[in-house]
Amino acid sequence: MRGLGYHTEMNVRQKPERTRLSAEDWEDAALTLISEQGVGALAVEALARQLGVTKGSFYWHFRTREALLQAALERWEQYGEREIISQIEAIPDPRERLPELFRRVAHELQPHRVYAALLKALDHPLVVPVMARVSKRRTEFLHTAYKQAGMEGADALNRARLTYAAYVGFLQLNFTLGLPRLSHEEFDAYVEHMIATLIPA
Amino acid sequence: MRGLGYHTEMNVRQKPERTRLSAEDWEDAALTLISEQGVGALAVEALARQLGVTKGSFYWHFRTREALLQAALERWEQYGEREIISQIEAIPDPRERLPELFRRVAHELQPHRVYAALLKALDHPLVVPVMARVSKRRTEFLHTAYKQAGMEGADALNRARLTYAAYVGFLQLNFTLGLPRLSHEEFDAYVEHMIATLIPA
DNA sequence: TGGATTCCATACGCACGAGTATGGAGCGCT
DNA sequence: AGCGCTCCATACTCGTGCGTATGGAATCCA
Repeated sequence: MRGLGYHTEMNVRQKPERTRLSAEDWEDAALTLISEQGVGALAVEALARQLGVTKGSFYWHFRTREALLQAALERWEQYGEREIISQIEAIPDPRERLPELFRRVAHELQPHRVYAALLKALDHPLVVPVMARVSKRRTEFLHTAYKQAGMEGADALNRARLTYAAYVGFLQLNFTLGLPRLSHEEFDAYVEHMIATLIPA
Repeated sequence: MRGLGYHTEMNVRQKPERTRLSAEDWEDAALTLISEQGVGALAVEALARQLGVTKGSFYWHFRTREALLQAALERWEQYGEREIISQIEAIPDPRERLPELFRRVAHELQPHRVYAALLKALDHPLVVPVMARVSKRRTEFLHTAYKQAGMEGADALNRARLTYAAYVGFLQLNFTLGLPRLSHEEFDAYVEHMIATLIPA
C-alpha cells in the first residue's frame, strides 16, 4: 500500500514510530489524503489527527492551509513526470512506443489516483495551473510520439489531443464515476480497441 | 444570455419585476449559478441575494440546501435529454447521424456548461448518481448509433465508450482548464479529425 | 550542563454558512 | 370586511474549520 512514491525515506506511515515531523511528511500525507478523499477533504486538523499530532505542529511548518496545498501540488508535479516518459523514450522503435505507452498506463492505475482526484477539484484556483502544465506536457509528449510514428504535423497534434482527452475522460467515467464496472477482460479489450483506432497502422 | 432552457415562463431574471417566487425559480437560479460558479458556490444566502430575497424565502420552499441541489439536478436531468437525441434520430441515413451529432454537439457549447460544472463536482455524493445515469444513457445512444453505422457488437460498444470519454475529457481540458485556447479554425479542424478517426468510413 | 533552537500541545478568537423561530405583509375567498 | 393561506423578513443559534497566542517538551550544540 501507500504505493505512490513520494517521500525519500522508506518506513513512513507507521503509527508508533513517530518522532518529529518535517514539511515533506505533511506534503506526503496531504497527497495520500487527496488521492483517497479528494482535495475538499484536506483539512489541517484531520491531517494532524492522522499523523498523530495537533494543529500546533502544522502551523509551525506551514503558514496556511493553502500553502500546504501549493507545496503538495508542486511536489506531486515534480515527482510525477520523469519515470514513464523516460521508460518509453528508451524503446528503440518509435512505432512501438505508443502501444507500449497505452498498455503501461492502463495497467498502473495507482499513479493516476492523484490525477483523477485533482481532476474533480478543478474548482480550486491552485490546482488549475498545475493541471494545465501537466496536461500540456503530456499532450506534447504524445504529439512528438505521434510524429515519430509517422503522422503529419496537424494530424499528429489533433490525435495527441484526442488521445489525452480520451485518457482524461476515461479516468472520470470509470475511476470516479465507476461507470461500467469493466471486468479485467473487458478492460483489456477496451485498451486494445483504443490502440487499434487511435494509433496509425 | 441565460440561454439554458429551464423555466417554463419567459421573463425570468429581471430585477425589478419580482413578485413571488416558486420552487422552480430557485432550481433554475441554482442551475445557472452552478454552471457559472460550480456546485461549491451553491449557498442559500448567495442565491437569495441574487434573487432579491432572503433566506426566509428559501426555507419555505426547501427543507435543506441538499434538497435544492437534488431538485435542481433532477430538473436538469429530465430536461436535458430529449432534444438533440430526437433530432439526430430524425436523420434518415444512419451513417450520417454520427458526423452530424459530432458537429452539432461541437457548436452548441452552451448546454454543456452544466455538465462540465457537474464534472468537477464529482466529489459530491448527490451528483455522482445523476452523472452516472446521464453518461450511461448517452453512451448507450452512441452504442446504437455505431451499430447502425455498421460496426460489430463489441467494437461498437468500445467505440462508444472511447467517443464519450473523448467528449468528457475535452470538456475538462478545454472548458474548465482552458488548456490550448483553440481558435475557431483549429477547433473545427479538431472536430473533423475526431470524425475521421472515430467514425468508420 | 545549560542555553538556544526546533517542534509540538492547549486554549483561545473569529468568520462563515446552515438551519430555526417567529412575526408580518400580501393575496384569495366568502 | 374579515379570515386564512402563501410567501418572505429579521434575528437569532450552532457547528465547523482556519488561524493565533503562548507555553512546554525534545533535541542540538558549545
